[in-house]
Amino acid sequence: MNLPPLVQSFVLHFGEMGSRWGINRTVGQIYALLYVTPEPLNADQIVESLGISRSNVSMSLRELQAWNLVLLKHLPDDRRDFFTTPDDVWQILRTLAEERKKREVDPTLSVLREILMQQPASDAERHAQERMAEMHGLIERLTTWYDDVKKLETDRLATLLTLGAKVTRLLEAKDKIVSLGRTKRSPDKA
Amino acid sequence: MNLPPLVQSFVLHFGEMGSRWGINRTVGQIYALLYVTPEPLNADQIVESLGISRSNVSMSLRELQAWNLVLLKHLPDDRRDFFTTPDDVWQILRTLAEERKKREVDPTLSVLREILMQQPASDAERHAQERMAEMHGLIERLTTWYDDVKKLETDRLATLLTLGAKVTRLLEAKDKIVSLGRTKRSPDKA
DNA sequence: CAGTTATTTCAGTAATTACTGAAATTACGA
DNA sequence: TCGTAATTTCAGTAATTACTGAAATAACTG
Repeated sequence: MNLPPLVQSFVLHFGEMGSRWGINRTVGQIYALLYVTPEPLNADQIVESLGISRSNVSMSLRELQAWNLVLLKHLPDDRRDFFTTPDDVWQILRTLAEERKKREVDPTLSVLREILMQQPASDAERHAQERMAEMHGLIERLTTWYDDVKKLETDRLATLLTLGAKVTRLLEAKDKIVSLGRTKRSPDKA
Repeated sequence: MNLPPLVQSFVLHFGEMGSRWGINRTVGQIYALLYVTPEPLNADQIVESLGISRSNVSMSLRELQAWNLVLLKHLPDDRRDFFTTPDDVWQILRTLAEERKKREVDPTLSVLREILMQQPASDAERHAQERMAEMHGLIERLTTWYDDVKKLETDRLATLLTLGAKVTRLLEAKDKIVSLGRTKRSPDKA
């Protein structure tokens, strides 16, 4: 690996994080490299920078494309493929969320639904279904929320985050006041 | 594996999902089994149900305990360990979020901060630092929001989710009205 | 304390996943 | 059309991760 030290630390860290998810080390490293590099890179430049085989780069780029995490660019009079990541980190976050949902949440929801359709044949199955219904309910609530939020553009989403916290605090304050009237002992300050 | 068919589907699915994360198949299966079973189970019951070795169960349970995803129970006059999951799915979600943050987000934040402290030695490094600063900013915003939200109790959190969506819609409506006054061509309905 | 049961550890092996180099395919350009 | 550069595929191998059985340890009981 042949990179400016500061970039190298970042790339190595992403490699580690990658293997902590399903993503493998190389994929993580390539992504990190593309993320911090100003211009798009071609496959051979990646080979060079990370010291891995050409075929590995090819497969890893394909993986990143499957995740929609990478942009394919073409320079004039050059038929090689060049790759970058989107500039907007919020957009990256959205893509990541969307892809993870597609791969992890949606299949789970559909398995749950399928099981919940079936007739329980014992107490054990009846109880299991109840538990799965709870899980299903939770996931549905979360995805409904997510579907609402995901359409927001970058600056709007940022606003919502700050706002979300404020709403929370407001709810707490309201609740405190209400409980003052309800409880026997009045609570201490703060 | 010797389980009611309906439970088995669930357990197998969680096994698959497990290996899609860092979590391995067995850990996922054990968790799923504990989740849908009404009473706590001991290690031998898990061995029996999933058809895996005693030692594998021991190691996997240790892993689940490290994730705080499992509760250790003791029955009177029985010195074996029994395991369950918490009843409240929202609590489970919170634990999961907390642990993933601890393992994935916090280390990344600290790597980023460390790199951002350093003096860039080239244009490449300078640009890389800018990109890392963007990522750092995003993560900080998200964790601030998360820190606010995570303290909420179950019902409060549920409320916030529904509310969050409403706030979003409100923002959109406001924006539409404002833009009506600003733009040259008035936008179509809906 | 010796005996019994429960649990953990760990070296060895099995299974899976990652990576490579060589060959095949694709996409041009002359 | 042939030749060349870019990319992909894939069989084989390396590296990693998961799992087992046997042995060790821990925790109790009489």
